[in-house]
Parts: sequence; C-alpha cells; structure tokens
Amino acid sequence: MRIATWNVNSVKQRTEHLVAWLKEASPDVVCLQELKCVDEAFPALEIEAAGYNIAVHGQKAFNGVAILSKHPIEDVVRGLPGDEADVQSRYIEAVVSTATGVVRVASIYLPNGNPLGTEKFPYKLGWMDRLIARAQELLKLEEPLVLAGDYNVIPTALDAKFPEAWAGDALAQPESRGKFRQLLSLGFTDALRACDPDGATYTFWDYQAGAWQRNNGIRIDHLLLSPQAADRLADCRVAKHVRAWDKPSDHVPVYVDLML
DNA sequence: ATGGCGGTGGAGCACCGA
Repeated sequence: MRIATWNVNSVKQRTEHLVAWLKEASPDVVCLQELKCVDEAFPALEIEAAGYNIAVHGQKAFNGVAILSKHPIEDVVRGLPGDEADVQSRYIEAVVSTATGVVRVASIYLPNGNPLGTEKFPYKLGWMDRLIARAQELLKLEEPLVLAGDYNVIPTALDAKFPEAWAGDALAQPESRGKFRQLLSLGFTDALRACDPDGATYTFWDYQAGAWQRNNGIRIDHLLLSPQAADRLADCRVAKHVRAWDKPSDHVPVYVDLML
C-alpha cells in the first residue's frame, strides 16, 4: 500500500498536477494540505474520475486538508481535537480499509509559526501539544497508523541545505524541534529518515531567490509511522521531479510503501 | 537568504500568508 503526503499550495491551481501525479505514482492514499478552498470548491469530479474517494476539511483562502483513497474511507475526524475555539482547517483523520488490512491516516498541516514574537509561534507550539495528545490516543489502538503532512518543522541541521539561514525561523526553533522529537519519542518512525539516513533530501524549495535551482531546500513534509506501520515499511521516496513541472507547488509529494 | 506564488477584495494593486 502506497501512502503519500503533498502540500499542493491551492488545489484549484494544482488540479492538473495532482491528477497527473495520481496517474504516475498510483498511490492508494494521498494526504493533501493547503487546499485554500472550501469543501464545495474542491475539484471532486476530476479526482473521482482518477479513481479516488475523497474526505475534505476545507477553509476559505487558507489552510484546508484532505484525504484521497482508492479504497473506502471511514470514521472521518475533521479538525484536531483539544480546542473548540480553533477554527483553522489543519487536520483530518480517517480509516482506510483494504482487502489486506486497515490503516488509520491523518493529513496534517501544522502551523508555520512565523514570525517569532507574534501570537503565531505559541499557536504553533500549542497545536503541537494537541497533536501529541491525539497521537498518544491513537497509539493505544495498536494498529497501523500514518501521521502524514506538512509539519513546518526542520527536524535537524541535516534537513536543510543552509541550516544557519533558518536559525531565526519558527521551523527550526529548539522548541519546535523539541516538540517534534517529543512526538517521535511516543514510538513513531520518521519514514524518510529511516529509508534515507544521510540527509540532504528535501521536500520544499522556496519560490524565491532561485532556491530550486540552487537546491536550497528543506525537509518539512514527514510521514510518521506507528510501530505496527513501521514493521511493514518497505520504502519511502520523494517525488522531487514534480518540483520542475510548470507552475509547481513549492512542496513535492513524499510517499511510503507499506507491506499491507 | 529573498530574484515568487496564491489568496482576498474589488476592479488595479496593496496586503496577507507561508
């Protein structure tokens, strides 16, 4: 079973890319982030025509997450539990059933947190605390679980071309990295790091300053696997070539192959 | 680090977000 994550930076602007990559890579499940549209505006006809069921948690202009699946989608949870006042659409979770088993998947769009010194950074850290709490609950189920998405965290210096350039950025703060490690320490496996231990593999290249041409990238899109999913991990890859397509997202797809 | 992108409102372009 192939499970992917991709921050598309507006699904309306990226529908052609999305359909092209679905056909190329044939993932079973795709976690999308930054839809930047309400549920009604999601390009459902095009995605369904490509053979996918859809669960959407959209929002006007900003955020928005979705789960696509070739298999039935059940038990959908929209919104990260733990704060009724949080109206930002950054989390959707569901169970995907296949003939060979069941996997629980979450599509995560963790807050960016910039600029430091504003309310955005504590919002990010608080959101991470809620994610940790949710992950603890889900781990109790002792089932294959994949928490996939744009974490907006550069876990270590190995995960940036120019780590020193990110020193003052919310993505690389010790508090952000500490909470990411706290999440991992619950028992998750960082799938890409497990398959590609040497670093220098990136998932995001800024639109500015020729970042792509200089390979000035960072690794911020992660697939975290519960022990029951990690036991079945066959491979994890980055679809880097997609960044060179015309009018690309600034993120590329990342996907795992699980022996499920 | 800064050479860009997509959203909104409202009808040309400032401003926001990331």
